[in-house]
Amino acid sequence: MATAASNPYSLLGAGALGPADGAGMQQGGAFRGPQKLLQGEYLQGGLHPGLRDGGEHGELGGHHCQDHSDEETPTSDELEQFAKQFKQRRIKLGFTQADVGLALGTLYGNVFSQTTICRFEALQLSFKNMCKLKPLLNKWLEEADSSTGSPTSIDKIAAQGRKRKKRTSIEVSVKGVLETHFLKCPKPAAQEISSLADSLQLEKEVVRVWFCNRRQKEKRMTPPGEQQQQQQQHDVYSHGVKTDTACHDL
DNA sequence: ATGCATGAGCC
DNA sequence: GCTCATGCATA
Repeated sequence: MATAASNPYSLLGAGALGPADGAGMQQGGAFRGPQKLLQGEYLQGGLHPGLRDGGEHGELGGHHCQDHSDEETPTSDELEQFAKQFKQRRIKLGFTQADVGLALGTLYGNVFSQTTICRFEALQLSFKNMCKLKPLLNKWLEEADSSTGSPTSIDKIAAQGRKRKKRTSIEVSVKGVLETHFLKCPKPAAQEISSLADSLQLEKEVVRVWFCNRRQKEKRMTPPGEQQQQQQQHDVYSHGVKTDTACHDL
């Protein structure tokens, strides 16, 4: 599928939003078909939300409370449903992803970038992250469609002056090599990263970050491998007990 | 829409 | 140094 055709929008750095431009044009094309997602699980730090849990639970602190007033841990399906709806409503109302992110800031104090909104809609965040953002976006949605024509004030956030490293573009061939290594060993040791970086003519830091991002990608609700129809096996790699996959190859 | 990057916590 | 949430910059 075409990942992205040609995006004619020229964004500014700090996410400056135009008056009403490109309301619905930024989702021009790239779209993943309706796929069934069957979230595996991940235990990070010991907590993990019950995915397909229609029941009531969700306390992960130590207290026990039976009354669930309003919030419950949504299931993967619910999140998928919501994300879909959200996107439709948003477009219908004529807002860009950037608009929403900014609105969240003016409404609740949490500003988000176009990127985050986009990833939410595409389910490209971790399950936990999705759960956290859902309430906020839900509130915005209510606000947005209830207020028929409120002249929402648009704020301009001050740009930050941070020296950010220029994004290094890794060649496709090199990416292929990295990908291969990742499949063999998703978590290479520091030394291994060094030698790998050396042979690929890349900075060690770049390689290290690449692996970090690659791992993170693996944990999203919508994994890279676009099909996951009826896979029942959980856990992609190191999991449960100390199944340390020692990968030494030097 | 997505790739590479930053930074806060945790160990 | 890793994970995790998040975003600038770019394709």
